[in-house]
Amino acid sequence: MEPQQPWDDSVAFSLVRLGAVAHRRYAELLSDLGLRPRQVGVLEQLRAGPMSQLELATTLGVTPSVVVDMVDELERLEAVRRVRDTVDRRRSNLELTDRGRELGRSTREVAAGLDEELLAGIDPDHARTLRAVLRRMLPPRGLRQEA
Amino acid sequence: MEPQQPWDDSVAFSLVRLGAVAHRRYAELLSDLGLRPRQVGVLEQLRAGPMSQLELATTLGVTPSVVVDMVDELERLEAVRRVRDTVDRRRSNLELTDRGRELGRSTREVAAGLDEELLAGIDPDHARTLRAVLRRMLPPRGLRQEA
DNA sequence: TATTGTTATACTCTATAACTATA
DNA sequence: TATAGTTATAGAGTATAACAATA
Repeated sequence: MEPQQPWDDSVAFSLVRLGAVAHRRYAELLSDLGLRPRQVGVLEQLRAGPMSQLELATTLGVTPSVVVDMVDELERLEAVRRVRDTVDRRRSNLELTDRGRELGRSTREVAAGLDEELLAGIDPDHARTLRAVLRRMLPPRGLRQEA
Repeated sequence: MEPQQPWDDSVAFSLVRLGAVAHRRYAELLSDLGLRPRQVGVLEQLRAGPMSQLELATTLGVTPSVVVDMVDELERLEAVRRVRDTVDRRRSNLELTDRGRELGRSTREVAAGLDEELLAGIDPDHARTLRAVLRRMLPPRGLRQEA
């Protein structure tokens, strides 16, 4: 009959709750830009260069129909262009527009500001450790963790 | 034109993604017990003693109708009992059953196991720092962060 | 036949509003 | 009138399945 830990001692619980807090706050801050959190992933992935919708779906770990919606919205914002592949005309190659790159920069500023909010009152040395450990724990993008 | 950070350098991003990973995995592990992640919060809160549904809603930061659903499910599992308050007959005081306490113990074992999974390959010293920092960053339960 | 993107549909989670029974 | 709990409904977010165009 060992004394049971209080539930905030669990890293898993803390991550779930903090993740939700960060997501909610991030969504709030992004809404000024007309963006949703999930669309930031698209802007980030396209920074390296054009990509088909299916490649994007795999990389982001979402289903293709979700990509359709995300890209529809980003096209409405003129942040992304669908360019029909001339060789394989089934493919849409997604390109970042200048506006898209600008929005991307803004999202990174928003994220940096949110980091400051979240880390206010945290010892800088501990914050550095946190960054490193979190990155270490993150599974590489695109490897869907299926059941 | 400062070099922009890669997006995994953001603590906010990392927390959002890791939170989602932890939530998905936790849900998976809990399904063996017939539980969903959100119900663990109920079991945890009731450990200290009975509570009305409205108090629970405030503490968990969810809307009262959500509590109704959660408690319905937990009652079906015979983990929780609704006991009509004899003084104010509008109130349902929620009590943990023996089965509920047992399920609670199981969820804490599951969480501990998940912690091991998540922290595999992390230096124990860093893991300790992580625990402390995450707890520090967590807003106290029940104080809804409204817009 | 297989693949890319799309549409239609459904399921989960959560919120709001209207309702009931008590106070 | 106000409050505790409930029900009905709606809105995100994501998934699956069927479909059209192209390979």
